[in-house]
Amino acid sequence: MKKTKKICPDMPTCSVDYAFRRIGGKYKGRILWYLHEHSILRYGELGRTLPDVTTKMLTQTLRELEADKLISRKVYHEVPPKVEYTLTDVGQELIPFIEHLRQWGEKQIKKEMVEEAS
Amino acid sequence: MKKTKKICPDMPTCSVDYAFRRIGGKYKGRILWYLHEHSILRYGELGRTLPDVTTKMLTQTLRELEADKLISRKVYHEVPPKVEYTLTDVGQELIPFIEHLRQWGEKQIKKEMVEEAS
DNA sequence: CCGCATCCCAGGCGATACTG
DNA sequence: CAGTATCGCCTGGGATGCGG
Repeated sequence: MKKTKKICPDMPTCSVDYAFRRIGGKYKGRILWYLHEHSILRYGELGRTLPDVTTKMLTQTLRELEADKLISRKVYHEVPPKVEYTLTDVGQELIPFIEHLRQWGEKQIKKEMVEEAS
Repeated sequence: MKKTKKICPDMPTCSVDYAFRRIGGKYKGRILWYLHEHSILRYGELGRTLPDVTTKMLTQTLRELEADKLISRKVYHEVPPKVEYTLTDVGQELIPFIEHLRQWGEKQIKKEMVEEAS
């Protein structure tokens, strides 16, 4: 199976692989989706929207999305501090995909509930 | 942040979360995509198509996709054995979105190459 | 309010060997 | 050919506490 192991594991093997690395993980999809729904969200608002996230994971995930230029981060140097997150144009391009995925998920959830009531 | 911890971690928090759990992981997206491109693929063909997968991960991932009813598995009881994998109807529904994602990925890769030639 | 630092754990993932 | 079985790493992710 493993033929020559001349593989650089940091290089995506194809464009599907590339894309999934950018939106994979536990929170990235939801963050992009919530940012689309609300246009602008502050750090704390995002944290409250994701009921299971810790500050570490929230910060880490936001930094990764920012490095991949899917979201942008605007800092207000005031007291108390304030940081706003928005989708970039590139991030916007992913929304149709996530929207359809969300609809698919809703359909499957409903289908499962019917089956459980067997 | 963590308010009451009355969270069942196995319950998806929303439909986006639900969907990402089913297509997340390192190989699921690519497997679905390759199955769409080739209609039918045998176990060994899938392994050769994913240059970095081990038999353990391939089998495990295929079983998860089968349990979620995104792919179906057909066993031929012959010698040598033969197993064919295909997309189910539900799995087919995900293809437009993976296709969209793949195109987006291709565009980004090209964009990055231009930037590197700065 | 928005984080960063630290410690820690589970499980996703990998390598290798073996089987019907 | 199409998997199982073991073992073990390693990193994604969680809990807690501090800092500007």
